[in-house]
Amino acid sequence: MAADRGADGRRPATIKDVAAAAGVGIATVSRVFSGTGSVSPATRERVLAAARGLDYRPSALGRGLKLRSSGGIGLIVPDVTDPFCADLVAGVLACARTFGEHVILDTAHGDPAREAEIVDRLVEQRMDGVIAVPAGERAAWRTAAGIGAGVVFADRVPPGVRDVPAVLADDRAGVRTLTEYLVGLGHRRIAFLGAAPAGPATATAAGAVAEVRERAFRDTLAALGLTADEDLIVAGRHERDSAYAAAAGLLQRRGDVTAVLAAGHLLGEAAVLVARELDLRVPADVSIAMVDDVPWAELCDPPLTTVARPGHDIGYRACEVLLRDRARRTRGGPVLLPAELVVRGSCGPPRGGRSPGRPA
Amino acid sequence: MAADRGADGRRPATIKDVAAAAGVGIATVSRVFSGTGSVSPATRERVLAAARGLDYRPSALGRGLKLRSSGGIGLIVPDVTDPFCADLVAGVLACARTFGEHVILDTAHGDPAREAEIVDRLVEQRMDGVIAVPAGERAAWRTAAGIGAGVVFADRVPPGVRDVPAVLADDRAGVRTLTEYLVGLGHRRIAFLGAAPAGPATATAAGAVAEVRERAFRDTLAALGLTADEDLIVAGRHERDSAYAAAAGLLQRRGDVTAVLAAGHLLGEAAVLVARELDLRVPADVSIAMVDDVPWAELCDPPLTTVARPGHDIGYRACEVLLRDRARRTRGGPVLLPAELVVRGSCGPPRGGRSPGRPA
DNA sequence: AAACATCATGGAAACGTTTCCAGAAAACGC
DNA sequence: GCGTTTTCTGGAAACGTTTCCATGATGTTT
Repeated sequence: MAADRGADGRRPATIKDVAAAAGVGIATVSRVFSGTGSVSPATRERVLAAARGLDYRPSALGRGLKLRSSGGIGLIVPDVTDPFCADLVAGVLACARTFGEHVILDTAHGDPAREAEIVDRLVEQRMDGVIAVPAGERAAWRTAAGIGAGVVFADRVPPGVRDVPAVLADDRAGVRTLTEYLVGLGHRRIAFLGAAPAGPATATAAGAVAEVRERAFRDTLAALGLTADEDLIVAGRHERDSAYAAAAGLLQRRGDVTAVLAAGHLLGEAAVLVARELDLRVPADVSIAMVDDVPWAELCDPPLTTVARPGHDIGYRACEVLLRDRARRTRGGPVLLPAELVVRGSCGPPRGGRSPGRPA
Repeated sequence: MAADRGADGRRPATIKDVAAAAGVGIATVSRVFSGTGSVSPATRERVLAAARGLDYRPSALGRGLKLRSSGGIGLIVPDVTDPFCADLVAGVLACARTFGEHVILDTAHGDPAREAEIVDRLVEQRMDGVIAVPAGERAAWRTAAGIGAGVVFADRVPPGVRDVPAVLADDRAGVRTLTEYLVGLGHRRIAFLGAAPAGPATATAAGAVAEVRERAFRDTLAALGLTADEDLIVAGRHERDSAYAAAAGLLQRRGDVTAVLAAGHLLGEAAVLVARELDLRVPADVSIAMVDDVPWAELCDPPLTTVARPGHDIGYRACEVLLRDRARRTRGGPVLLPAELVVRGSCGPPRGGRSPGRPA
């Protein structure tokens, strides 16, 4: 039959070709490859040999159609280029591999519309599940979650969504730790360089994260009996130019701040750059600490004190939750992973006496 | 028919359900969704309405089976966590999106066996094509390239493979530029911190890249009438510990080097760290330049002079070559993308007179 | 040796599409 | 108005699997 199949033939060999070549039924070939049912060793060997000869690869499409699932998971992140996201992706990949599932990756760049498109596509692909670092609002995910496959959020959750499992870093604790650390060093005029929501919609997942961090900062100060100076709490969009502008504005306006807590690596980067620009020595003139332990934190001079959010673990766990704990998925609240303080050289005791407005 | 289909019904609606609901044949529904053939506006509207009511999403598996392709591409990189790879991935994603194809991503971590496994999986998935930053040797890709879908290499090529299209950075020119730049500043004792192949097999793609860079260094010196000091050409594996050891060995042994050319960002990182450790001022005591313009290069103090390899563009072009130029794919040699010199503050004129062996 | 469980096997019916083919209806030129 | 094209439509046959079911061949128990 079909002489144009297999090996270097035009079209790839199918299970039928293998069956014919081995002189068995297609059901038997299927059993050999899917491992189910029982086949005599002799037959199995014959089938395997035939398959080898024809260079047969079972088609995931055929199988997927029958099984009604593609055996893969979808992963949506804002941006692969961000070191935290990259870590997270690596974590998902590592876990997916242990389950033998493949991963379709796409980036939404914080755009809810784009995110919705991607979800649509994933649904069409009949993925076994979706892991997302969500951009969009609640509504978009309502519908998506309804569709067959499961959804797990990683790193953040659209505000108002409660019935979808999630794996998050303990941001609140992270910022608290950092704040306590700075206060412990003696700082009193600590600036908080936060992230403003990108668009007009304040109901984004990213916005919620920013809010949590800012609130954690305020709460921690309050708990320590200090009152936050509103003028020292500024927000730049999580974007290079905007972050830089915010940091520059802050440090020029208030020469008396002794420490800056940056709520994200782009903001931290801005702080470092601005400090260098203004000839402020770190940590002699200002201490700088930031959320996100990106690689450059260690290469900075001085190396930056940070709070490390476990991107890899978040990705890994999210994938586990999706694939392993399908059953008990909805139980309990989100999984919280600890954020760890990494002390390096960028923070020291405050040097009293920088007069307000000293740098021009 | 099938009351348990569609909307919030158990199983997702199929084309048949839509056809029934709209009172048309399934062929008509198919035509409406695939855009082929012609349907009267009235019928189209009726079908669309029915589909909306049932929340119908065409199954990519069914279509894929029929069309014998999944409409997606596979992407294999060594490690998403590497900034260059991340850029490359972003480039592929950006291009794939314009073609409406999705991307299955996996990481081989430089392990040819793992790479082969991934390729197998991608073949099973009947991907439209594969883009790879290859780890493995020629043999593994021989077979893979034979299988239906096309393969395009990005960033590097397994030695000995000539008949597979590729998109590469012009490494030779990059290293030449950097070398000429250093020589132009007056340096004569320039160390080359290169990458040694990871395993015993020297026939890996990564090994070939390392070789090209080292040769480019030598050739450039020769072209400028200088002779390379073999003692100053060292190699660390592209891995943190090994790179650090190599850099430390070099700078301790030869206090007379005035410039270090690092052939990759991990090697550059090592150079920076070692220089700091040995209290060498950059660029006053040593100039440092490196291949790969990673984000931290700008945040270093002083910011590092680098050669930027266009990761994003490489990914984008590779994807274009795969999807657009299917026809004329094999024509001509690999596509070479220019690498650009980014001058920052880490290189200056040599300071004559550092006595050999000065730092302990 | 009869009755029975077990194993190995093949046929055939899904699974959800696309597409060829042919027929019906509508538009057209005279 | 009648052939003739053109547009629209539905039936049915793939596409490559898995799996239910039936069947014949073993092996096991009395």
